[in-house]
Amino acid sequence: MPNEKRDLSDETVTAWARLVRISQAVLSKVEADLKAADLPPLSWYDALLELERARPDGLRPYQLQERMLLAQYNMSRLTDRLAKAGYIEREDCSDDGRGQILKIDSAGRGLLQRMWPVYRKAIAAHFAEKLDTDETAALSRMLIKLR
Amino acid sequence: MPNEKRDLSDETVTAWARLVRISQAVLSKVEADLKAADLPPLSWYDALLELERARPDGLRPYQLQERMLLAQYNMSRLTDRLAKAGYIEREDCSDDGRGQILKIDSAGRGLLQRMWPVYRKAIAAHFAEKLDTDETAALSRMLIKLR
DNA sequence: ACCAACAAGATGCAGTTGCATCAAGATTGA
DNA sequence: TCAATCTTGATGCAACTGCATCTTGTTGGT
Repeated sequence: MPNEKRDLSDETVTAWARLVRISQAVLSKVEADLKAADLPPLSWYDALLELERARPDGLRPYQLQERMLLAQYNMSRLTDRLAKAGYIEREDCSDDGRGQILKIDSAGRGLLQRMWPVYRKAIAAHFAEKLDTDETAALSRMLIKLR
Repeated sequence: MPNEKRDLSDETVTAWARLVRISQAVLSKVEADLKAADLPPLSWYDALLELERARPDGLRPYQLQERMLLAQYNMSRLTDRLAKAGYIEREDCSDDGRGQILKIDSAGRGLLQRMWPVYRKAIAAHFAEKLDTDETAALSRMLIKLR
């Protein structure tokens, strides 16, 4: 059916398809490794890592949501789960009555530490081992252009 | 926290993070364009395209699910929706009593034709325009190594 | 000071996904 | 041939996501 090409070369369409399929496949493998180790999903790690980096000030939910490219309602729910699980604290925001400030707590830092070894091995196995240094740099460069 | 590096360089971790974030961001933009045109999600297109390519024999659900890297239960549900929407036909499989054969019908082909112009423009805008020919080829090459 | 517009965050509801499991049919091996 | 095992596909249930909308609070113009 894609033969009203107009302006996309076959190579371009193939590259697009590969980007979508392969990145999704690699990501699922990594998620599966986390799950196999009885650990929460990557989004928990990402959120906690951002909060760890933002120490000791913490982050507003909307800041976290920008960094993670999540929809607002998804961030609202993710912070719910993280707070319910005891990995973050939510403090009232003094300069904005609507807002809150999210801070990682010590349980959250513990989770990061438990997740990282598994995550690291998964990245190594499903990503890093398949590319040498130059290739990694090249991939990185191409991806940046897409941003 | 990632400072028990062990064997992953910063560049590797950065490249990994970019792969996950950027491919997801680009994909969402494309999905959003489809939705804005009142069209179904990409997975419908992918499934119908595979069935179009498999004409006139059609495909077994498990074959489609391998090509699309979907979980079995997700394929079962996707075919449900596609059939309910009238885009595919499910025939009994003569050589396997459990099985069925999925075939795209003319409404399905019509949907492919309506989706492709929107999809093509979205790929162009969010992907193709950001890379030249060499860069596209380079990205494609790196992705293949990840498979 | 006031009101309109806007931003932050939460939530009800419907649709989707993940997980576990099931039923029915194929395959195998003794 | 016939039971044990495996494969194909469906489904109940819980969790998650998307969408629309709401509440509460801030901001900017007059």
